[in-house]
Amino acid sequence: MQPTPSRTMDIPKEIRDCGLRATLPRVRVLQLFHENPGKHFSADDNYHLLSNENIDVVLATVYRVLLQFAEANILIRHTFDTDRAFFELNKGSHHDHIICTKCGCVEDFVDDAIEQRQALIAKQHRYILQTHTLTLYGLCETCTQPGHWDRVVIFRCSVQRNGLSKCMHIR
Amino acid sequence: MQPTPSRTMDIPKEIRDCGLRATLPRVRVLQLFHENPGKHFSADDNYHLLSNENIDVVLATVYRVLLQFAEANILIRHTFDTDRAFFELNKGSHHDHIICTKCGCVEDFVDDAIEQRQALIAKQHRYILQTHTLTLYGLCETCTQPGHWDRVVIFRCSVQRNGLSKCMHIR
DNA sequence: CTAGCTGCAAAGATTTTGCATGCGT
DNA sequence: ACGCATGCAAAATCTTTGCAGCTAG
Repeated sequence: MQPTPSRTMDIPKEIRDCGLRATLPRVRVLQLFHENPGKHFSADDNYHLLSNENIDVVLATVYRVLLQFAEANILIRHTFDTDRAFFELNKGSHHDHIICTKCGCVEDFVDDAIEQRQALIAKQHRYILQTHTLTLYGLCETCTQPGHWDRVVIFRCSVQRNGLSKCMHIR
Repeated sequence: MQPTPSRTMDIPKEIRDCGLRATLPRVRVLQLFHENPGKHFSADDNYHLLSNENIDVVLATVYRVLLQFAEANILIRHTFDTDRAFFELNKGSHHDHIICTKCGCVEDFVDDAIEQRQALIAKQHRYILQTHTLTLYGLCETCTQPGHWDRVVIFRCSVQRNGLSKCMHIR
């Protein structure tokens, strides 16, 4: 269910272990996530990051690879109420997210009290709980200090109707 | 910020009150939501429901109207981790959702303990909290009883990659 | 009357798919 | 060598937009 927590990261092995061939596109995509711990990348992000490294991979392949990795539980897919999908490395332990609506940075958090209340609510509604999504939106410490805004470099960001930035990561 | 809580629902007035003209498409769309309290409809749902009533409205108009209503806070927009947007009537009070991954039915809930913990977490991370989304996914009481599954009539439902039904409402 | 709204058609954005070729095992 | 995977191109899906004509106030 969760990826092997090996300290020497053998990416081809990790891919083969879930029944997939260790091809270049798959290795490089997974490598990107390992090289950027905690980051959330869209298909397009992956595509451009790989292009910047002069790796010839086609967008359709990136989509296929991300989907397979998500099905294999190597990656986790999120939407964050935007119109695109973002993926992050599945570190095995569940967590929720707090996102800055200005700079788009994402932090993880876990709160046992909330987890327990959720279980209780599901029981009260007579549901068998399978999963949940909890995302807090607000302004991060940096973005609440006006003078510091110009120090933040957005990797790529376009604000959409619902007020969220379309791209969730910064350099 | 929140719609007028009048018992005699004057839909044209509600529309005019937010600075929009009470046109037929707008009146009928808003009526749909009032006639189906608690339901979550996509643009396409609205379009088909209106078509069934022999009301000639074009999909582009439905999209425009839903967007305007969401901006006016008459409706609330959700994504529910799918690839479409769903809208529900804004009853003024915040709530979260619990969704059945089998039949797609949606129930609302509020939990003060969770709300308070969220405020605390935001403070700990030094965020100014603006909003949040919490959605629980599981199997509803009906769907956990195999023999009862055939009694449930899905309005329209197609399961997608992430295991969620694309359409969130049942008849 | 006139600004705002709709229908229509086209385009934009994201994601998926069919098929021939290429590559991992 | 076999069969899965990729590239390429096209399509599918959801959503937005430009523009001309219509309509609510």
